[in-house]
Amino acid sequence: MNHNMNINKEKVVTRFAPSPTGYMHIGGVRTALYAWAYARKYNGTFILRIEDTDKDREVKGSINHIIETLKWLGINWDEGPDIGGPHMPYLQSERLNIYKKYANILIEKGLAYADPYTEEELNAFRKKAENEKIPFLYRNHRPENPPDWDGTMPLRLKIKEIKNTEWHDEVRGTLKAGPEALDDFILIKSDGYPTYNFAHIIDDLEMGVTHIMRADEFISSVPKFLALYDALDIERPHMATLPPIMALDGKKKLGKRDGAKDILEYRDEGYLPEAMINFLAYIGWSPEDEREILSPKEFVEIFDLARIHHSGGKFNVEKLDWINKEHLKLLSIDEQEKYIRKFIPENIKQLPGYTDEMIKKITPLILERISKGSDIISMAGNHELNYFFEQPVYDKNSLFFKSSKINEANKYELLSKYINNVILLLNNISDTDFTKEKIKESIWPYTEEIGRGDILWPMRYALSGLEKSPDPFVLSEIFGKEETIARLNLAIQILRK
RNA sequence: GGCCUUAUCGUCUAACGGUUAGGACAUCGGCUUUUCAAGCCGGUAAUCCGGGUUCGAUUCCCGGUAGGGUCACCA
Repeated sequence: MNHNMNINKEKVVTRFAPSPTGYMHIGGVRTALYAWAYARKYNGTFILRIEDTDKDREVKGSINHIIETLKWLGINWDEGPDIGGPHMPYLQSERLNIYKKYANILIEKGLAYADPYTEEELNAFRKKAENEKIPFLYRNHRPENPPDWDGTMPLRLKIKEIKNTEWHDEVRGTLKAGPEALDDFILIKSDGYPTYNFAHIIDDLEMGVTHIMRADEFISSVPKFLALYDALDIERPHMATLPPIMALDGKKKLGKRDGAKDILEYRDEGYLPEAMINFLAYIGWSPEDEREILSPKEFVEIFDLARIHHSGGKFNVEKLDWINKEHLKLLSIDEQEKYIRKFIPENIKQLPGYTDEMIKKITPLILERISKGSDIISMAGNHELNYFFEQPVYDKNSLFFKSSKINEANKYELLSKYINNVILLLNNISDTDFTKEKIKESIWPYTEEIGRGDILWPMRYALSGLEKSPDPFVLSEIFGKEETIARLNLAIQILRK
């Protein structure tokens, strides 16, 4: 058989293997995204596997939360704990017999042995190394005649050759490590569960994983992994190291302690999943061209391991906000309406003026006022949306333009006269012609005559009750002739009170 | 402390020895203008430092410096 052909035909299998220790933050999601994108690009298989071998750190409900997060983002898997697959089960805690099988192979080969030390003894060794300012290495204390492994003690891999290690990384190229990176690490803990170091290698082998993507904190463990592949005499998968994601303030790697948020919080604040994907894709990878906005589909098409960055990037919310806005613009009208509806709070939905027709009309207006992802939430919270659905409440002095020249004693009367004249002009427009262009056309000469501020400010304020809002022509068209005139008439009533 | 790894505008980045070092976000200015947005146009702003290799270094090599990682019965 042609060897090269065989390599080219290799089916890509990637996996995302989180531990159920809580919510998912930026870093974890990005790892999932790249592994998923790579599998999808090459029509491969993407596996979701849960690494629940640390019972102490496990957080109840995490698995569902992880699944919910991935589903929101549109990162779908072909095999996983919820849907099963040819390599079931996909929870490591249910695969203990598999790990034991491989552990026994290693014991038989003389490449694994029981660790007889107590916690205190081990800590003393560690302390001593620390005081001497040398790295702690268990193999310096390797017991001469270890007892038979009965499952109550940890099982360690016996590193047979202490040497420099060199390997190929799909992103970083040639990586190397000194001999102190090699140590007799624990395969199976005294509680019977395997360590990550052992379990992931066995599972990747069993599940046929071809490409492993993980963050760079694992680089220093790779020599140990390679020693285990060799001990088991199995083929190494391709490895791709992902750059770290740093917190924006400070230089530390972004973690939950640094305020890395649950990704689902972004969903709840109004960020779109495709914006999140776009944003995450660009922390740690960039395309050949200068495109900034990509759909998930486009991302999958052009994603490439070779263009993953070497150095870490910072999480920059301002960029995410911009990307989110760009994706909001790309939505169809229907999707935009759906988005607006989703974030309008229940109390507003109860208002008499809340209709499908009104939502349709105001959607573009609201969208252009959103700059941050969470703006839709704060606009609703600040009552900046209510006036579309109900007559605003305000005080008569608010109707005066800040730099208005109306100072006369009869200023209320004067202003109500202006507004009344506006009403007269509006009445001349037929119902079917009541567009913002026509409205502007008919009122404009009058605003020139009196002063724009003194006509347009009160008009806009009467319609919206807000200092900042869309212009009065746009609002008039949205409300329609009848409602517009009603609101202006109410302003006159208020002025005359 | 050992080992590993990284280094371009404030931020995310492009450049695979030869560019006026490009783009995006942010910022600043202008246009528009009835407020707020949006939109359009434009500006400021970067190769960590020091050696080498080369006709020529952001790019290759070495050394420093700085950041990050790791040295768990966590992943």
